[in-house]
Amino acid sequence: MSIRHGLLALLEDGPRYGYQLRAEFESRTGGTWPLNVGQVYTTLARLERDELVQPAGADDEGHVFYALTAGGHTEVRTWFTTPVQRESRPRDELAIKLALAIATPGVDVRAVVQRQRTDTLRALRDYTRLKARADEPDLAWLLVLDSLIFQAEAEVRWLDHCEARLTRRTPAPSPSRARTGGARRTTEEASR
Amino acid sequence: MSIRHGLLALLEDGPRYGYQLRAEFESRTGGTWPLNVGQVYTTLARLERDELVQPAGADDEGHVFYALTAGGHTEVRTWFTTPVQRESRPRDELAIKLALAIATPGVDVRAVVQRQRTDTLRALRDYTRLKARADEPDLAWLLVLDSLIFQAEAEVRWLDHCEARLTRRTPAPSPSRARTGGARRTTEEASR
DNA sequence: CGACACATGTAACACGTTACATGATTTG
DNA sequence: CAAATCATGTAACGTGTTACATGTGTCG
Repeated sequence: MSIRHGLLALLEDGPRYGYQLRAEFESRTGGTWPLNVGQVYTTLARLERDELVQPAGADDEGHVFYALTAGGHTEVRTWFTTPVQRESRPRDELAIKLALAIATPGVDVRAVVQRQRTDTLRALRDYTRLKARADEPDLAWLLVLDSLIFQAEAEVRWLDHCEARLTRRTPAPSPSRARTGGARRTTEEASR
Repeated sequence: MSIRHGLLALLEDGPRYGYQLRAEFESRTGGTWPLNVGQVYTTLARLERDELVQPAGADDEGHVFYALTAGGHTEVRTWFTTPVQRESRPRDELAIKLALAIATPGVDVRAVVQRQRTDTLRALRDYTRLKARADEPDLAWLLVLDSLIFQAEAEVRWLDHCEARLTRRTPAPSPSRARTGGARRTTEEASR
């Protein structure tokens, strides 16, 4: 329901028209999650169906404005007031993947972990670069970027953690191991 | 595509029937992501439509088995071989929420952050407890749980980071502040 | 017998997402 | 003029998810 609520939040600032909503959504999230224009209209239609927004006439140039209804306001309030529940979040594909990989015969779990690690590390570098060469440091965009960074970091740490656990389970895979990414961030905490 | 791929992965171990697939999916992920049985059949039908699985007869008790096709095998291989791309992941609702909250008038961003922080911290405690009182420490389930923990920790850190940034922007909100959760994990890293 | 788990399946809907059609307006 | 951008919209599809119907077997 990210987009749905996102549009509602934008409308909290006053009536907007479709194209405008896309532009604002993208600019406020730093273009991190591009939004197909068509989707704005689809979502707007659904919001109208649910009586959270309503058409608010057009301006001189024929732009079709939408405004929040009373229910829409309430919805936005509730969204901002209620924490994002962990149960409402989508299933974590990576976690599922690894959990299943472990018990699936013929799958080299360690390899899966390492490939993912390399890739996540690459993403991390990209984010860092992006952050470095960011002029006009918009606060919102910066925080979104940091969110991505924090998440990627956590993922790398978890992958290292997984590898440690897997190593403890299976003796040792091969003598020398080529490390692709940067230095190990955390020396894995001891057993349980 | 988590469930889709999940079922395929389970079938990599050999033919299964619907009910069995649900049971295994849930047990292998420690019941973290409950799966409606109906969805197994829906997904199975779609997989058959895409020629990734095919009916493989029934056993003595009439259980309808499904098996991977050649294409199904390939798909599983590819899934395990290819890292989960960050672009393919769903939009992060929390990040969007905060990014939009910042520019939305009449929204107390700090309050949003703190409510979320409290809630995430609570989830973190729950996970930790769950981990503590876990007998039969299944590796996969343990890693899934750790994934949730790492993510929640990262989220708390990020929220603290956000609060610091927000504080630096706006002077100071009120004299005394009641801290609900545990002690501050990270003293926020310095400026940029 | 009644409740409950096992087992299969379908219908319906939600949201997200894309591709396409169609104009108006701006700009090189 | 042609291309690009602005702007609105629709049709179609995909996955995830639930609610429901239906039947069998088991156990107290």
